[in-house]
Amino acid sequence: MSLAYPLHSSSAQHAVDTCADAIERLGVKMAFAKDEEIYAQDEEADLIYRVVSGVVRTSRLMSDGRRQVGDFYYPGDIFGLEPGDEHRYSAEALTDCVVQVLKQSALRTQADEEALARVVWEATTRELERAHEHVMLLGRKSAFEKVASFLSDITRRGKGRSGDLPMSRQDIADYLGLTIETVSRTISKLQNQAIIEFEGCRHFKICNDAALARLAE
Amino acid sequence: MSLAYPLHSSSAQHAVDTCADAIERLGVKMAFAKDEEIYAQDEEADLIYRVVSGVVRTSRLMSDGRRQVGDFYYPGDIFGLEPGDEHRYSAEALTDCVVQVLKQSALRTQADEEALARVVWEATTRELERAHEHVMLLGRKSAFEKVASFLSDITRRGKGRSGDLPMSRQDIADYLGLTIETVSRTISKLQNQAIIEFEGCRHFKICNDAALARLAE
DNA sequence: CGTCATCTTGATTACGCTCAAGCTCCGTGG
DNA sequence: CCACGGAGCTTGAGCGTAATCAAGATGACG
Repeated sequence: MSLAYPLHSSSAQHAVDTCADAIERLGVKMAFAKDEEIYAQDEEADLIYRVVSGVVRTSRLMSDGRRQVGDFYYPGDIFGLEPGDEHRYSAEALTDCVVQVLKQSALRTQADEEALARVVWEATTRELERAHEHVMLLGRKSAFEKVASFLSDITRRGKGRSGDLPMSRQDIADYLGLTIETVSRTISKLQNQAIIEFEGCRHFKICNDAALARLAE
Repeated sequence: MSLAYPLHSSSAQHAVDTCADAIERLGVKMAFAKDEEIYAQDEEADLIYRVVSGVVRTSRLMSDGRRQVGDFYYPGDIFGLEPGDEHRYSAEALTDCVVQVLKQSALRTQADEEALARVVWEATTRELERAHEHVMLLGRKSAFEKVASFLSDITRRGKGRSGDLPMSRQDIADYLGLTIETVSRTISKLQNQAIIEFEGCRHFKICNDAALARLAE
């Protein structure tokens, strides 16, 4: 059962990104409930998405059920850009969220196309940059360093709500190439060392910024 | 001591890619000796490169010396495209090789710029696709699966010279997020199971294609 | 033919996984 | 308002895969 539905474009909405762009002007707003699928692995990929509010997760399943989380997307982030014409990762709403969707073929004017092209290029570029970081993290970092990098990174991304973890331990584990137990234990160790402090399992603050940065490299 | 030197553009050269493009027409050919650096990590990134002959490796070092290999590039492949204005990975000649180099700012005509833009877009797209595969491999595959995936992939890429490994065990290890010993042991196991067969440590053939594909998923 | 780098193999260690049990937090309903 | 229940998180014990340390084997090159 899908809760997704289009919202009227003129609905009151605080600006989440600094400058208006093609997606802002032309995209259709859709709401998704927590855990709802936004698009599926192997689904045709001709739409472009931007997070308006909430958080989105992309992930990929192997045939035996092993899962790799690709990335997490925060308000203002573009996602759904994928090379081929089929999605290699699926996207799900991590929290209730509103996403603005734009069909590339729906563009009318030359100016719109150019504006979109620029946005798409920047987003792709950013995606590649993050994928490269992810490769480094997965290939050559220890569990300790992975978790430290993750917490450090997530603090930077979730501006305003810094210190909030909208994702479960399982999501974190599948992003870092670890198990939930290892993630949990590692977080506990980081607390014992007074580098971070959790209040409940979904919110933390950084106590020793330098130490965390050193671990994250 | 650098052995790199520009070659005359009209030098006899067998076509390695099917269609002429902006880099083909406008790029400057450079030769690099085995193990020579093509560009460094943190170097300014405004050039575009294409392999003409030989094989190129990109890699990234952590401050303590751990290395992650980004990818291997074969004749026809474009590399050196990186999001920011600084390279996050360095590039080295894995074998003696010839590379065609193009400075983006050197373009004269509108047509050239458009042609290059298309080439750059396709290359970036491909890069992202491969990075996503790499993330999956590093995050969720066992050593056995990693090595099988690698051999399977390298067979597909090195057309013509299928079965040749131009890279060392250390390069493979750093690409797969393993150690040389594990790579070596895993290759031995694959041989014991009659899935592959090596003649010398740099050349192999696949005996059981289906089994290899199954492991690689 | 000798030397050195690279690769393979072996023995041991350790990091992270698995399996298993409690605990915490929250929503739900009495 | 508190008791119950269940999902998600934490912690523990033991295990397994891959890393580390250490010899040898192979192969390339002078």
